[in-house]
Amino acid sequence: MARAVAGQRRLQLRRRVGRPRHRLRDRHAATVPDREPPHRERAGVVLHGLRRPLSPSRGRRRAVPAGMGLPRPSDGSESRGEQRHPPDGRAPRGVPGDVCRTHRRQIDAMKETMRTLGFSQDWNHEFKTMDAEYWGTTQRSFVEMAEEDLVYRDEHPVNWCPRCETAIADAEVETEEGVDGTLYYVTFEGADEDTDDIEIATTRPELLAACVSMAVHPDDERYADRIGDTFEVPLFGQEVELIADEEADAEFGTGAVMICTFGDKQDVNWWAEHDLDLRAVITEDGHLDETAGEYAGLTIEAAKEAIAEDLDEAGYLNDTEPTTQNVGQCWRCDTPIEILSKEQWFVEVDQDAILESAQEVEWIPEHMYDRLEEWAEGMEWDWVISRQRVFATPIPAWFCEDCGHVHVANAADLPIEPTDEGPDTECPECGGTAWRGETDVMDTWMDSSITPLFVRDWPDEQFHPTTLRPQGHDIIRTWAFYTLLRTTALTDEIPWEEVLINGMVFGDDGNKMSKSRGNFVQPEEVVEEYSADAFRQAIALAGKRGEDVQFQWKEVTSASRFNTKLWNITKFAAGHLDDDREPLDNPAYRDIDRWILSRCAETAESVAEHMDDYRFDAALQELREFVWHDLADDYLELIKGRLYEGRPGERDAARQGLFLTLSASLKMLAPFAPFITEEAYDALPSTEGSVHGAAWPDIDLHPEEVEDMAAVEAAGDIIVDVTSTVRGWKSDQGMALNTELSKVEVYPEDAPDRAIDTYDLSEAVNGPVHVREGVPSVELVPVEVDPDHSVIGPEFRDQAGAVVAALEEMDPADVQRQIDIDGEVEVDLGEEVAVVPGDAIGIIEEHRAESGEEVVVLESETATVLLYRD
RNA sequence: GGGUCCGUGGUCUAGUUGGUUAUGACGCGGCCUUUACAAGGCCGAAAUCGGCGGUUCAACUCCGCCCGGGCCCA
Repeated sequence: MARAVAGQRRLQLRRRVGRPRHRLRDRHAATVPDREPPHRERAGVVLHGLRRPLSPSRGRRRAVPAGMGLPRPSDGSESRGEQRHPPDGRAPRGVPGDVCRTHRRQIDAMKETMRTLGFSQDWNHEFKTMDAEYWGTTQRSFVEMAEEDLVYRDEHPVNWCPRCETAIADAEVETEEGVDGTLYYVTFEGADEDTDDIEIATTRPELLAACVSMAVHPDDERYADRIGDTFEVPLFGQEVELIADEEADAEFGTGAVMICTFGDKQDVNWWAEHDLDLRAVITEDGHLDETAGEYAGLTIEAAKEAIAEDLDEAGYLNDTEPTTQNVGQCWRCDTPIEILSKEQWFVEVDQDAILESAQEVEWIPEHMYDRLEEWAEGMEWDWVISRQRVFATPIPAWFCEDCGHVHVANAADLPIEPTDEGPDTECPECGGTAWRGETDVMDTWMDSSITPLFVRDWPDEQFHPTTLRPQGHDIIRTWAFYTLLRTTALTDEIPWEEVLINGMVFGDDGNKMSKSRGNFVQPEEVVEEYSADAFRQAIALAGKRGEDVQFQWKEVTSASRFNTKLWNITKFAAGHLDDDREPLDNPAYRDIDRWILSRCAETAESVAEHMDDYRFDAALQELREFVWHDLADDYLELIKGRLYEGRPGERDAARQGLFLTLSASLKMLAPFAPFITEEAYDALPSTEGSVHGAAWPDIDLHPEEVEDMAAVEAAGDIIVDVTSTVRGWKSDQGMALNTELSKVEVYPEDAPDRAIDTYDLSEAVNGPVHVREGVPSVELVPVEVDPDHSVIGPEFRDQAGAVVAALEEMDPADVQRQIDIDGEVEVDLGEEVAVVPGDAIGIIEEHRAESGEEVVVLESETATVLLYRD
């Protein structure tokens, strides 16, 4: 029932709050975070739920720009917009209505989730990569880079997904490890009588038709005198030459491999280095072409089988054995990729420039830079950016129908749809006026990689780096890498000052979330059962920066309990405050008021530091600790006496302390629990506006109070400690908490420099409290020797262990006596006697009531407490 | 194979510069209706800090090796 009520509250709240905005202290007022177009749903959003609203934002003008990209199908299914464009002829460009609607629906759903989770977004600055304004900017970036020859068109081997039927970049190829395959041992006959046969091993017999050479390692003695021999490719008949190359692996198979155009990147390297022929055999849709003769038209899989069978029949296949291999796959549909030589658009990759920029950026955590570096240094090919798809940013270029000259659009004409409009100019090569618009579109990372530029209104405004890029470590090689590349190339600036890398969200069982494991959790599910606030806290608490976070239901549970506690505290406070309460200039604070205000100020400082360092887990941990223990358990209990029965002046001071600390707590908790804090803040009398618009708490104490704050804090600590000790004792005794005591005597271990205020303490323990100095009139018994290792260690070095052991064995009373009399202790080590200075030894003492006396002696952390009954 | 991060009660986790009774949460056991809160309070059980070796008077903490796991790359 309570939960249902909370649910209703949430609903009302959402309507009323509208757009929550959180602002950290003023110094963050000028931060403009970069913002991604979120494509991925589910788990990704979970983390976004954490970091986005917590990202300090610039306040009114432009908070976190709400970017929206094209949702990508992750399950391999195709909507019409994801289809390949017709290979020839005009593409049906312009987004078809139903595709548009589908995407809009997906985006709306995503936005709804973001709102449900309380993302702090500036919806006034929402952008969609498919809006003309955005893709116009993407085209602009293309044109500018083309002018610098950083974008060019060329024929080059590229990764090709035969299912998507498009080129894809290296970054879009994922390696599937340990895939089962078959290794075929195939005989190649010598091209003439004098040449002996040679045996190669391959996992891809279907590429025999594309075989252009064979390679062995130069040091491989088996083939030492055979380099340069020519062989005939079985079934297909072309003659190929055996070459020597260091890269050939003598350990693999027979040590001899066939080189095809192209089986893998190694083939490409050999092909280029040894100036080999190009025999393409795989079609764009994953079949064999005419080069394969009778096998033309077969799929790769079917061809593999048919060719292996025919090899066997013709006596070329000597053996097969099972093997495991690593296979490059399309990251969208997991289809094994092929390498085809195609004319495409490329972006030049300048590793040095990118790494130079990357080093200027602050990486949080630092080691995430290493991943980028490793990726950048391993890059062999330029970035292929053209995609043979329908639905993405059009490449603004045309081909001259007469001479084939490529013409890139002028910046002034953007955004432009080249299949709808011509360039309105003559071909500079041949004077022709017939143009064919480019039907290829750009890699979606071409638009994602200019988010900081778009957010900064580039190119209309001069570019200044954005302050922060939050992103996952899974897309360092794409989003971070490409953004660095593009911003560096276009503006010669770094894209952002800091890049905060967050981990992935794992399921409750510690594994990656997946449907098959059944550990999948949708944010909506958690919100439904608990609340968005609980969800956000669970996520915030789960992960250190940069590390993967494990979603845990138990954290949701405890967060939910905390929220309840917070609500109860607010309810209590609201009952004691009213709207026309005037803030007092100089309230009659008691020690405990000053104590909680001081604790609150400390907490605000420390939490702000954690937030600045993006340590949301530590920030929330500390806040909870403060609210639950200091504020609720200690302070609230101690001021109840004044609130219920205090004289007006006394009561008002307590009210003010309560109001200040609770409202400060709500402000600080607002990023973690935006809904309940807003509601609570609203329910708290004499607050104004939204908690999300409130400044970071600044606890202001009077100068004269600050002066002896250390003593006040010490006094407060004693008051709190004694209260909980006495109450704990009552609980142990099975007594009611309000059981009256006739007298309580407190003997502080370290007496503060000022008198301890016993007013609230008396109320809280239900008995008159007297703070005494010196030793209580009860027996003080030394019970334990406590040697100080940090003093004895350096002093006695290798004998320290023996000294400590001996000390602990000694009679505490005897040790005490020696310290009192001599200021040092003689310790018998058997062979010799060590003399230990008294200040290196602590004596733990306990007070014991003298027999017959009606007194209870309690030892607390800070004091000895004597309780008298009757 | 290379790189990187990690390994603390049943589970998840805190632990700055070596000296702590090794933190908290969830769960578990017991007790308690005290006027914000039983979605609470109090108490308790439960950890040879992955293993081995080294440095040191002293190691969860530093070093080396090993084992196990995650991620990235080849």
